[in-house]
Amino acid sequence: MGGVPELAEVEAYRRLAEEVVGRAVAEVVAPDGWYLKRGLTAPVVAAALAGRRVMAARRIGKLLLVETDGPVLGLRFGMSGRLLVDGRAAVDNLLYGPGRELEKWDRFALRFASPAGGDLRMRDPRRLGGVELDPPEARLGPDALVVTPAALARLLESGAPLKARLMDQSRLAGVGNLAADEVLWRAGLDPSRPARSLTAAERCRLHRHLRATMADLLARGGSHTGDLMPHRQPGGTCPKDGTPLVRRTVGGRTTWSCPHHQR
DNA sequence: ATTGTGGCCTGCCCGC
DNA sequence: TGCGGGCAGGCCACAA
Repeated sequence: MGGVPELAEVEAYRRLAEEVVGRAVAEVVAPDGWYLKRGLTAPVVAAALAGRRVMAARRIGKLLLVETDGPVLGLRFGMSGRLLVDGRAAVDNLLYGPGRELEKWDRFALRFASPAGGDLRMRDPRRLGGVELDPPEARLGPDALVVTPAALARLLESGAPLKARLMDQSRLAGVGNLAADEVLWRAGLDPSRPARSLTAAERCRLHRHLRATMADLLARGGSHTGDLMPHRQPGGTCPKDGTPLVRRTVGGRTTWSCPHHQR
């Protein structure tokens, strides 16, 4: 496991976080003020969570929600953030992360009271993730694992590139750059197609491949386990038909696709 | 309102 | 061997 923190990785983090359900917060460690978002400060988050008990661990897209009997703690992992519980990680290493482990990369932690003890830590070398209290969940679209055909059809009512639309977290939550390329490659759709140019049959095909791909990446253990991934590099060829892959920028992101079968 | 762009952040890799 | 530039991508502020 270990691509970038997309839906598959964050779901693994969520399962790990479930191990702290029932524990009470003894101490909040927030050494990096920059990591606290939306005006949150170390004293505020410490006061809000001290003594609170963890009730559940939920996930919407790439956002991990740690519910307490007080506020909800929202954790975002950027592209290099990982979760550690009692010193153990759900993900060994991330694709674009360092190969080392340094405690100086711990940006935020909850330490739990005895008898359970232990801690929950966010380790993020590049500091692109962040922590917030009571994150506005309504700003996220439906989770990509469970999105309905009707909801997908609605978010495709746009002239924006198909890929940009799939990656817009406010409309569909959980699809990152690697998963987007994999989904569109499997579905045989050109990432730069205007979203609303899809026919009904293509929308149906996209929906099927979207949910299946997200479930597949989750089962395989990460956003980097797609069939396209090993070929997503200079000189790479399409594993379906052998056509040289094309690299370009779509929706502001590096995009690899097959010019032959993705139409 | 919608869509596109740039910058944040840091570690790694390549070429000199 | 060291150094600098380019690159990776989730997310947000900002511009058009």
